[in-house]
Amino acid sequence: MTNQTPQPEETVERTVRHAAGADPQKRQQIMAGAKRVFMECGFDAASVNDICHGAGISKSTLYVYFENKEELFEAIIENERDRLFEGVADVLASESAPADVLHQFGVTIASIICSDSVVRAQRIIIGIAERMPALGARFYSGGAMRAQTALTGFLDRKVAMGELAIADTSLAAAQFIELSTVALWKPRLFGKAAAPPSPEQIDASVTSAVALFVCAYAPKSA
Amino acid sequence: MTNQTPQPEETVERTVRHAAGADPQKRQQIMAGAKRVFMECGFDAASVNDICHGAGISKSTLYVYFENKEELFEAIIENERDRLFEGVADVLASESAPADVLHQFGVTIASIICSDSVVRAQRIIIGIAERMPALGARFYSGGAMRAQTALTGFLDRKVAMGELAIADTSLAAAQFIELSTVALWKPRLFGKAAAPPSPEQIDASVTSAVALFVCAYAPKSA
Amino acid sequence: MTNQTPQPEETVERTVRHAAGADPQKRQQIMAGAKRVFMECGFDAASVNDICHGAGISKSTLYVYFENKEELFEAIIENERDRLFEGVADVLASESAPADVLHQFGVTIASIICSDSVVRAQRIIIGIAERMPALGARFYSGGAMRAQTALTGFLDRKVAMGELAIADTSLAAAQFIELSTVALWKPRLFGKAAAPPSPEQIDASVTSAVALFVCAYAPKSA
Amino acid sequence: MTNQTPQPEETVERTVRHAAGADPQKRQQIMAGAKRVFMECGFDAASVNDICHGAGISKSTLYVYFENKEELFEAIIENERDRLFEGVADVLASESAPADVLHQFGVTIASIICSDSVVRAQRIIIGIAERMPALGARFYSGGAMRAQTALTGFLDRKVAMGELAIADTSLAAAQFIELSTVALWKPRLFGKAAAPPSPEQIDASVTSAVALFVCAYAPKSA
DNA sequence: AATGAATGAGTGTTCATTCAT
DNA sequence: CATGAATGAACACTCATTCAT
Repeated sequence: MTNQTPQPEETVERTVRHAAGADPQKRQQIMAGAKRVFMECGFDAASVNDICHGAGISKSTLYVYFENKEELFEAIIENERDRLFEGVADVLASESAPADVLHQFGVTIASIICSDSVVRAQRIIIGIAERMPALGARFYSGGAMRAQTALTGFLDRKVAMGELAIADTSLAAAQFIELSTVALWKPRLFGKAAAPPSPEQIDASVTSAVALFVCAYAPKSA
Repeated sequence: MTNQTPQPEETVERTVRHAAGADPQKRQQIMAGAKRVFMECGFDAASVNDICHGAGISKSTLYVYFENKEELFEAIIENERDRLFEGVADVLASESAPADVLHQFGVTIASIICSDSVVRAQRIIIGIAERMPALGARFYSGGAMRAQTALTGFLDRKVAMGELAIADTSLAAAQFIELSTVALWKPRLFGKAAAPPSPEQIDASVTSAVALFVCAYAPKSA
Repeated sequence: MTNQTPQPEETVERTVRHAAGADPQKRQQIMAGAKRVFMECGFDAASVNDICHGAGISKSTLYVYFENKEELFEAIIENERDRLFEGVADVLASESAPADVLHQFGVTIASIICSDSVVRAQRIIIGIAERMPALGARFYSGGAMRAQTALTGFLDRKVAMGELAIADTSLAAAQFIELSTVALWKPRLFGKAAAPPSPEQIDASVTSAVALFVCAYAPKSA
Repeated sequence: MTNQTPQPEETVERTVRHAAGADPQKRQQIMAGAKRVFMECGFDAASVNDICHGAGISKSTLYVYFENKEELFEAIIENERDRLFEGVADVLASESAPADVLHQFGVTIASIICSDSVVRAQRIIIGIAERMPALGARFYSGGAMRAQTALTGFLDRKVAMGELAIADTSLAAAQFIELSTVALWKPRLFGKAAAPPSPEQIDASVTSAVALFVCAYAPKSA
């Protein structure tokens, strides 16, 4: 009684599989405009109307370049992901003492992770992680996780050089990052801290983080 | 796009207007039903229809007890907030060695914070923190923050007793909690880890956390 | 990359299953209005907007009473189906000579089957029979087929009484109906005949039909 | 709602406007591709996108060769119309006894008329006969009607030869065709019979049709 | 106090068609 | 001649909310 459609065939392919929306420049323009709207409103509250208006295109054009709202959103996130933590590993190349390098790394990453734009993006991703867990996972792996991987490599080198004594460098890296944003990131994420932390606040957190880290992982002097 | 204004503090008038027609028992019934739907769908995706159906009431009745969907959601969260971390401070009353107490506390809080229900709630709160920052702030203060406060008190006592040497106990408490969920909570939040961590995983994180903590904050033996 | 939604649960039932739209009077009003629009435009070309406007209700109200456009259409057809050939069997109760009864039956059914409203309905049903074959089947069974069944009964009686000699009364009934609308129904269906056939045209077709029928199925006089 | 006006006869201007930029081979290619899509989806459900994709051309090119979707459809139908009943008249040239010839003719035409492709085409034509009655009329005239005309000619010859006695040969031809598909075509059209009738079913219908026909129209032996 | 019935404004998506190149 | 790119209008459908009873 309800739905009697047989549709066994569906032979006619229903659309060109979006290899069509070729012009990469326009695609970028759309993504740029859409990003602004998404970041301002979140995924659900950003209407396709708003997005198109914000990107200066018609709704139909949007659907030439992207299959649907979700795909557009994913494309934006995938694009943004890597950019966020881009230069973060550079400071690890420094030849300074490990404690100093760690300090600078901690400050850098805490600044990024607590910045307005990153927090906003994280909120949106987390908010739809229930519905799009793969996207969230990729965002995490490609973003925060990448910084952690870089740090792990740094720690490995220092361990090899005898400057640090760490059993599980991967865990240690995660610990250091977590410590660097202690009492900074969570309040940001939940909206308790309306503005990014001041350099002084960051410095305090990171200084304490380095202290703990060095205390725990400095090589035992014979 | 819908509501971004940070609520101009009309608490009194609001309460009066709606507490009026209110059998508190029915109010609880509605909140219980609505909670299930919100937790399952998220804020935006939970339709008022679903909520009413889930609570066994008519839409009109809902609007007798709550001004709108947002207010209902806030009421639920305010109600739930304290329950989540309820028994967490109990283990701090133990007379065991600080390291053992900390270990048990870390395991307890990591288990809670990474559980399905808590992660789900956090995702929803974080997802709308942009639109309802006050709610997010209160959720954070009343939830995770309360555990941190309890731990701070514990540390204060131990410092007074000379069993620990900590300059900033509040910071130290935050550090310990953060360390206990290292590599556990974030993957959960972002959807990378689909299931709560195993007891073994938790134990490993917490053990390392306690080690760092003791190393850094154990009193210098004269 | 495309769709990563897991949705294993869907526990929250998404809507009341339309036992809701109870008021049968309003339901009838909607169906009456919608029928007019459907008959005028066909299924695809009748927009839900038009339908609502034609029925004097809002779109939302429509969806309280019917799950979707298809269900509304089906309800209308199911409702109409039986009405179309309602009184057609009555003439078969007559005590007149079989040839006379057949003639009157033929005229009646040809008039109905070639009428504007029936042809219009048939066109629409046939047009979507590919997509909704079950509906088409039920329409046919409950409509034209019912007349055929009634006629079969009549023929059975006459055979029993020795007034006709028919091996397969069911086939004979179908033949008679088909013959009665020869050169009348098909042109109507395909749009070649813009108006229903005149009584004279019908009479001619039916007269010839009766002649053939009697010639073939009259009992062999000993 | 879209187009109900019965086309104010602008045939000349239209032809000129479009026959202009027209490589007839490409036109055929387009029609071939579009036919497949139309037959599979129906008129309304076949999107111009699908059609162009199916024909391997761009949308703009389509509109060079055809004024719009309707005109394309009409061109296809006009083209197909005659092909459907192409060889049907051949069997009428046989020198066998009239009854045998009629039987073979009946089987041939019933097979064609109940075939998947013909039923599908008929459904589509009938479905839009309300909107494009002229097309339906031409389809009927050029298709089924042509078979009937051929049969009329055959009957005329047999009457002239004294092998049959028929007052209205045109009516008789229509009657025979109708009888040959009794209980076969209508169920197909309405979707009650999902598959074409078996040869046995067809034979039964046609055999009975010939019997009635011969009984009614055989010359009275003196 | 409680509700069944109703809605206007909005959702994401697709349509047939056109125009600059 | 042919097209890639673009669009406004329309699509079926859902939303949070209100009001007469």
